[in-house]
Amino acid sequence: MERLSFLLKQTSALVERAIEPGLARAGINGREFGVLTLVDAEGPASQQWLAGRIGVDRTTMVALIDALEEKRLVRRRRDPSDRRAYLLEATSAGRKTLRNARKAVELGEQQALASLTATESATLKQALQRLAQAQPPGT
Amino acid sequence: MERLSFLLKQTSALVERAIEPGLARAGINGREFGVLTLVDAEGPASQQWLAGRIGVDRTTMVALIDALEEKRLVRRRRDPSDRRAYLLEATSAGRKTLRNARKAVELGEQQALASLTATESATLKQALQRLAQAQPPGT
DNA sequence: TATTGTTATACTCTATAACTATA
DNA sequence: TATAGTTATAGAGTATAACAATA
Repeated sequence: MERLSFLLKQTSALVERAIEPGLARAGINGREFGVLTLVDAEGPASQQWLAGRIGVDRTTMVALIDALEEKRLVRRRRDPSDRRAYLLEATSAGRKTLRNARKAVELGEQQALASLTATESATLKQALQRLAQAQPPGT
Repeated sequence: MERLSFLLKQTSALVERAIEPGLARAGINGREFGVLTLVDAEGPASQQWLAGRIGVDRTTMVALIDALEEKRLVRRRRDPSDRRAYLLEATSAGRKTLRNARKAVELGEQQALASLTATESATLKQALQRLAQAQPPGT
């Protein structure tokens, strides 16, 4: 029996490799896909809140948002109620990119899991979701 | 439904965090545990072969083996049949460390999976193993 | 000529400390 | 005084290029 920790790391890398080319065609990378998804689903939000959600420092979030803003996928608006903070939101181009990226990711994930039966694949997802729910978000 | 790629990355990090303290008590880190496991199970082996197995460059392997050798956990012997290469092998201290580390890892993994039922946990491992077997090693 | 291990070096990713503007 | 965002900088981890010893 191979170590669970190895298998998880390996599988995570496997799925990421399967997804990357599709995301690249959509014009973003995995990290940006994560941020864009979060901004679209739970925004408008501050950089610090986003940083907390994905578990990176707020200083790391700066360059990440810089890149997304330069591609016109997110917009920085000042929060009127606290002019130190931004309210980040997805642009319409950002939402369009997100739709394309999501399709690419779904396809990549399917390919990566191709050697599993439908039942195995579903059970895998269920177990991972159970574990994620048992953890506080952003960890 | 959260994205599978996110869940995998998150869970991998979760398990790694659960394991790290135990490994640290044994005197090694996750990467070293991987190399030591491989040397013990499939050695004696060359640095380049090991590098290929865990998917890093041979230049990266140098410092990794340096650290393990400095702790007297592995030994570099010249390969008599090819004096450019080493035959790396675990020392008895290395095997002892490995036994301790393995216990710590098993405990950490159990803790990380504590919120799953025994069935879920077993199915998770099975699915991950199926995926790993479908992939060439060292990827 | 090719290959193993090695070093120097550069690149990426990340966080810590210190700054600014606001609160 | 404290906080959001920013910058400079330093540390980890990694790979590429070039070298010595050996094949």
